[in-house]
Amino acid sequence: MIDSDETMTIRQMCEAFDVTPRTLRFYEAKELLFPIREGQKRLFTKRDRARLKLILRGKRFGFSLEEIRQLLELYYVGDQQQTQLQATYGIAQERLNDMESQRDELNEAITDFKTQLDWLGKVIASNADLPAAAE
Amino acid sequence: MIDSDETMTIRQMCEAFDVTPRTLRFYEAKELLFPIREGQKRLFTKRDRARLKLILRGKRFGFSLEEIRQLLELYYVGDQQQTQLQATYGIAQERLNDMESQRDELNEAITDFKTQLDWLGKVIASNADLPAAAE
DNA sequence: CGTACTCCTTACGTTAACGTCAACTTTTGC
DNA sequence: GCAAAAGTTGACGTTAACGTAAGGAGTACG
Repeated sequence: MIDSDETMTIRQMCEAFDVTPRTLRFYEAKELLFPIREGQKRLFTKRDRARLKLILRGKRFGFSLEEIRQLLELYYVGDQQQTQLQATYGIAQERLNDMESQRDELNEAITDFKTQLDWLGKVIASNADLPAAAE
Repeated sequence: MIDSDETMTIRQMCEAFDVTPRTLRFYEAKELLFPIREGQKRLFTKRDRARLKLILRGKRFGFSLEEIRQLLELYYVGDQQQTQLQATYGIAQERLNDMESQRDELNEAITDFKTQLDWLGKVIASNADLPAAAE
């Protein structure tokens, strides 16, 4: 045990985030996570946990893993070239626009949905009064 | 031509919504759309267009086609049984909760992302001043 | 020492959501 | 009246995101 503190085994990760081992290995293969190795075994760091949280969040928004991978790069900008950073910045702005328009759409959809649900509630309420032979 | 008004051919639909014919036939097979037939050919009604709009919107929120199909049923409640309506109402409320929590998460993510983007902007700005050999 | 976990890699299977291609009919322009 | 265009139905191919099963290695404990 090099540093059993701060790192987690694959099982612990699975329980903490409600995913399968296969999923974590898959994410590593796709370069979304970078667990360190102790011999054969994977040890997931705090950084991996932060990334996984973002991955799972991204998935709920309908992003693909590849898109998420690109987003994650933004969170871990190392010592890149200036031009690279510029490009990254541009991509980031596009993503932000995507997310904001998605939020706006979602709000619209929620409003619609609420209206529909209210109406449905009324239908149920009114039907409940009838002798079951209307129309 | 039974009523060339109000209805659209598959091509017109494709151009209007930027999808392929295959997609529309697929959605029909999955009972998401119900174009009428003039001989062999499909004719898409106003109802189909409304549904397709909702389908495409739903997809951007990460809903599966099957989930979307269930949602669409809510918009076209016919003469169902009272108990059916009750069940539908319950499902609808769950969906609404899903959408609202998804929106909240999205807002949080947007906030995070903006912070990150601001920081990135500063990195770029400060780097621009340096002689390219810092750290 | 054995067997019981937990982990590993390799590799084939699965589902959703279409793409693509072949073979055929129907409609349309000239 | 006939070729091109547009539409149709199979049927197989493809990609993403894992599931699942086989076989092996290291560690733990009774």
